Amino acid sequence: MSIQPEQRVVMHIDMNAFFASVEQQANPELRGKPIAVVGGHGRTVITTASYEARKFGVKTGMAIWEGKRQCKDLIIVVGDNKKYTYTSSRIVEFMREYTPLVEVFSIDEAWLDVTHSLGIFGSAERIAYLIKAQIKASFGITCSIGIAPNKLLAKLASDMKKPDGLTVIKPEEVSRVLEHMSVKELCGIGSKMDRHLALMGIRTCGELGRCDEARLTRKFGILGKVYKQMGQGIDNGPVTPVEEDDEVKSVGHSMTLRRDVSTREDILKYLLQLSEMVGRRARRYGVAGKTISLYVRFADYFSSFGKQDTLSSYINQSDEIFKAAVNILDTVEITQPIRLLGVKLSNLQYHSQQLPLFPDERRKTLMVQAMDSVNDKLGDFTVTFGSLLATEEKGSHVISPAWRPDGIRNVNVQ
DNA sequence: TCTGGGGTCCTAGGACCC
DNA sequence: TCTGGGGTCCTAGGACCC
Repeated sequence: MSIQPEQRVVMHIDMNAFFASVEQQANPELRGKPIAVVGGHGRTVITTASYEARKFGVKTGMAIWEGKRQCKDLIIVVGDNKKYTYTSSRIVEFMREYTPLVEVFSIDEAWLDVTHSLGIFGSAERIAYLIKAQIKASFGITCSIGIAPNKLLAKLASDMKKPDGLTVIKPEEVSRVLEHMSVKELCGIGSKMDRHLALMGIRTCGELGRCDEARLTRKFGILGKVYKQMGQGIDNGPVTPVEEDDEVKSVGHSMTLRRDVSTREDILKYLLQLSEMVGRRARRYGVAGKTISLYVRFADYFSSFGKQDTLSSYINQSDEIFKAAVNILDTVEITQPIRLLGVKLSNLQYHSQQLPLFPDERRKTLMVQAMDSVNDKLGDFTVTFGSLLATEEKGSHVISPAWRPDGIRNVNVQ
């Protein structure tokens, strides 16, 4: 027996070419031109291309040279994370004027459950128009909005018309819309699953939804049932406001190095830097973790490994994270130059900011707090460990749409 | 100078305990 | 010397999302 959930009205809002649009607004000379927003240094990829650039085939994920090959007049803009997080936070504020049920999915996407707002604002379409107008008036940028009975379908709908789209999928239209839709359009089915399903003769959502459930569960386990439901357009997942979902599960940083490194000295320098970035963010969130992971990608790009270690106590100070990362490094043999290094802290616990009792530890905690507050005010790595002062690149400058705006992920520390 | 960086969730298998 | 089963914690790796 199953209980039918009440009919909901869910909206998905997707900012169009978000980073590129913000840059074009900030600098009128970029408007109407093909631009690509990238991270910091040479070994990076295009994060967002403007619609003018997309016409030439410039896509997210392309290397800069590839983008320029597609479009010789492509303007490369180094991204500015602060601009995007500020704009994003303001836009989320707009959304919250229409419903408290706003689930921020990434810096440029959110779901709204407007079921109980219809009485006040008239209709979901009207809310969509109001939000579009507000964003356009304040920031000069556009978004695509999908309206449907659940998150899965709302996201599908927002994807159907870009830029500046508004697509509604009514409950009675669901099966018609899904019948010939490729399974790859569903959020949760990526290229691997698409291939697996194709081998089973399943290409459209209609086919997936009609597939024998036992056949799917034999192949995909517990997920088989979920896939069948997705094919039918069923998704009972609630729109969960961030306030109720602010538990961080891991904190990590990784970076592709400017040049491949081989010497232990160079490796340690980067590990210290990454450990400091991870530690600072963990302390800012008020968490400590007892599992440390080290990730290494070699110069050939394809070979890599990850190794983790679980300690007996929770840590969040940079030097302790560094020590744990080096311990892992010492258990492996590095036989090739290294292209990318990553450090992650997981198995987290909320951590009281209480000062330790012992004078030495107490002094150290106070010093770390003082360093953190200077860096918060004056920028990352203003004060840091002596051995980091000589490194050329400090901190990651690569920005990504998956970054949550500061303040979106609220962490309340008692 | 070919291919970034932030996450989440799931699975399979091993160690260890009762 | 051999048999078992449940539970928890851990590691490694893959798929997916932006």
